[in-house]
Amino acid sequence: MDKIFDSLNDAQRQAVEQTEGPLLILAGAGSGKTKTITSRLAYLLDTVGIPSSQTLTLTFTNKAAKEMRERAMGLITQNSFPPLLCTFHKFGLLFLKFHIHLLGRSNNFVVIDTDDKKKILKKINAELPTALIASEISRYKNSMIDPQEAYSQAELTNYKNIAKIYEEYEVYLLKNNLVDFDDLLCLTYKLLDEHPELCIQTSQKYRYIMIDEYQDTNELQLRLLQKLCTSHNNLCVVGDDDQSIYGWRGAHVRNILEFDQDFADATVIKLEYNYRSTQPILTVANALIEHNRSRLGKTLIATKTGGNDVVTLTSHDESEEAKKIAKAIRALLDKGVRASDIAVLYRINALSRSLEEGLNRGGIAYRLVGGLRFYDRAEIKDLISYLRVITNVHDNFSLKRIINKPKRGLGKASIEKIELTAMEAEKSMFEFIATSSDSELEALARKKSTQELRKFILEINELRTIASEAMYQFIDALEDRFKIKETLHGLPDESDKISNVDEFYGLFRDYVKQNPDAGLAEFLNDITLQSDQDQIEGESIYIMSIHASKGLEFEHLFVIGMEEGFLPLVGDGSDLEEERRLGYVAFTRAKSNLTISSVNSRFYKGRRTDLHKSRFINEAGLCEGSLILEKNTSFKKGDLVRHKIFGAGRVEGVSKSGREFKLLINFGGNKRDILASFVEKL
DNA sequence: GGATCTAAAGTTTTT
DNA sequence: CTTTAGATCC
Repeated sequence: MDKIFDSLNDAQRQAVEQTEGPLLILAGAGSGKTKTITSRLAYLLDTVGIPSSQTLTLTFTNKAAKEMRERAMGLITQNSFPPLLCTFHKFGLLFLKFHIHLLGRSNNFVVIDTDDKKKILKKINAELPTALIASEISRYKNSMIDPQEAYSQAELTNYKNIAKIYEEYEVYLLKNNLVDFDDLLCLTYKLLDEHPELCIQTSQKYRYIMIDEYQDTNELQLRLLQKLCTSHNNLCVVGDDDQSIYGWRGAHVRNILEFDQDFADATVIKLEYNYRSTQPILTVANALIEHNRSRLGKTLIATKTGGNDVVTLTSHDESEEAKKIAKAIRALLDKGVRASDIAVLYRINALSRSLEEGLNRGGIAYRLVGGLRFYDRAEIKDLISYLRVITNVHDNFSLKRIINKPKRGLGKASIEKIELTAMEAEKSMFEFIATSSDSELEALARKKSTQELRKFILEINELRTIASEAMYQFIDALEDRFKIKETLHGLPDESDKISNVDEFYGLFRDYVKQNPDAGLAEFLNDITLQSDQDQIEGESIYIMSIHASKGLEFEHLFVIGMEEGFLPLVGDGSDLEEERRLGYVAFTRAKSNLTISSVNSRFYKGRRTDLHKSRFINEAGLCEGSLILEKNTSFKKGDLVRHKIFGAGRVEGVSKSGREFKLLINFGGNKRDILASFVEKL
């Protein structure tokens, strides 16, 4: 018990002890949110004595789940069964594994990712852009609207068409027993909604529920939570309305703003003591976010003392900006600052290019966080498709991806013919190939290809046997049969691709070691829900989008592109308050030094545009005349300077006066304090 | 069936 | 300026 309470402040302690009823913990940036939520879980299990199986803690990312699990397990002293602490989607997956049969479906479904989804949609329709349809379907699913409903409420023909595609898409998923990310949640909701007895049973099972990053939940997640709270009201949500930056993806800030309307008699506890940043940084962040109207309202208070002023940096253009940032980073590194304590953030990924050039020129190693995710890389998706076909030969979708890799002389036309004929025979493509005669196949593809296909069928069957009998041999057998690495020869970035494949093999072997009883199917579903967590700690600085930086913190932080049009970014769907929250998230990543940079002109989308400073700079109280970075380094003891009236002198001391530097200058025996901006360096 | 050209578009992205 | 998807050509 002492272990749990020792390092908590009053508000955190109150949040931990309030175990009954709806509770909203408004956790400001850097206010010890994870500590509070993990302590609360430990308190529930250890002190209150709730069986761990009766708690449920949900997060958005695997990374957050992992971190929480580790920290909670460190606090829990009772030797209890580990509590269920996972992502929303993983919970959905587990739930569906147990209950999807109630929807008349088998539980050996396969979870498809966004890429697979787009491919299916493209197959269904050739006209409309798949990205648009994918997001519309996602919106429908997250609003619990089925295809029929979507059709009847659509007014424009375009939307009627989308509803029709949505319907066909659902049929396709059902037919192939596929489940997309949204289904993991909406089918779970459907089950709870249509089966009241299951709903009550589930709610009674999870008597204590905690949700992380509540400001990022959407309508469906709220409704799901309401179902889970059918037989009790012990829902504790943790979040920060000021850090809601996923509205464009369907997150409803209103969920957190109106928590007390959704869950009656809710307690609200604010965590406003910030353990991350210095007061100057928090003052700037507080000043900025106060310009938002839709917020519950809180003010971060630093627990650290002292701290440097926030620095603003103005450059002529993006290359000068990058050069200055590189120079400042070089100075930090030379002072002995660890590279991994430094990060540069931007609103849009396109801004990384000029920055990268500057860093390269300055010889500064950087790590770009985000970008193409590991499991989204083509060569990895090919491998996954192999595994999927081996797990389930009826998976036409994955089969088509690999049927000609390595080349078996099959083109689009042959593949389509085989698919069509198989469909007519009411067989999966694999089944059809395996059971058809040579002459049947030769009518659809070349003779040589037919031979290759026979071999393919044989090899897949062999691998399936190996997978079920000796998982540890599986990867070598796979590479041996299909020569995946050889097929990558001659492709652009060949060595990168091969090392990705090797990494995947390593990952697989690790998984088998860690989960000796798991089969291929378990492995596949687990990795589909995994994001790319580049957690390799290297001697390089980090650069990333503001979105990607959420939850992270850096001793020395630079935010570039602080111009109107970039931050705030303007567009059709843009929401100024969300842009402001992005600025707030960016600023509050900084622990001790924050530098904000803007340019007068930027080259973007093939044209140079003149730009104005972001309004956020003013709103944050960083008006003109604030500290300019160069002054930091350019005046030191012993420098010769010239003053308009007093003439030349020598600097004998440097001190700070408000946002400016004050210099003690000796003008030929006459010593005076002069603001740095009134003299020039000689 | 695969390479090469052309046109259009261009935020942010957990699972 | 890129990148990417589609069309067109061998």
